[in-house]
Amino acid sequence: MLRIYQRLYDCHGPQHWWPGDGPFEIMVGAVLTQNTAWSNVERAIGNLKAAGVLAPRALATMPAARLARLLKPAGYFNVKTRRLQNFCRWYGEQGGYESLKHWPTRRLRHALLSVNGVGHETADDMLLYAFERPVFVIDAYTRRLFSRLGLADGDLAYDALRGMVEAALEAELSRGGRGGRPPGRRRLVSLYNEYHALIVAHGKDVCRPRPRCADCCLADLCPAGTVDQP
DNA sequence: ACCCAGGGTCATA
DNA sequence: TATGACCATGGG
Repeated sequence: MLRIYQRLYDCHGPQHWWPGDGPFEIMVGAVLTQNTAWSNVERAIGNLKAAGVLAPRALATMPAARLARLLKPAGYFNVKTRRLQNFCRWYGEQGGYESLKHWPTRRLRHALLSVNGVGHETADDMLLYAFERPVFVIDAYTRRLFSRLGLADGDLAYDALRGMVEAALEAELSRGGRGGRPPGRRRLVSLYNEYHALIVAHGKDVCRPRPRCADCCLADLCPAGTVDQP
């Protein structure tokens, strides 16, 4: 797993995720980017900023019709209006970031998942990128990549796949580190952060749904027959 | 014209 | 548990 990471890093370079000004903006982005290109999300966030409503209270209480207009460029604007307001109401009820940041990761994930509109990936985006918890985010790109490399069954349940990847990376870091010592939290957070960003960059670049990985920088690691030949 | 994007929910069997 | 329909804009 670490070998794959190194290859992706050498191939695509540092990615500097997550674009967003502070934890709350990151969480808003996590909801808006559901099945949506990030460039479209940036426009919607720009609209929210320009309107001066990029804050939990303002988003939670503003008229849905107005919010929907601002979210239009992000697509699914009616669905996302409902989801974002659900989330912001919950966020305010729990006392905001200053309160939530003290919660243990398991409890925080469970609570996030209880919000209608926040699923596994969105919750884990928030946990990793906003709360800096050591959580490996699984998305469609990740499934596709590890599946094509023959490292994981592509249709494993979300938490099963996440647990597998986390366990593998922790084990490899322990073996690599002096004295077989387990990796620290900050080390894991920065690795998971950059790894997920690299997988997305790689997915956008060459590792598309239709396999045409002829000049993919991981092509030599794929089992024969899983990628198109040049 | 077609494919795809940093998913999730709900109804149905 | 496991499918399928649905949501909607914008870039290549």
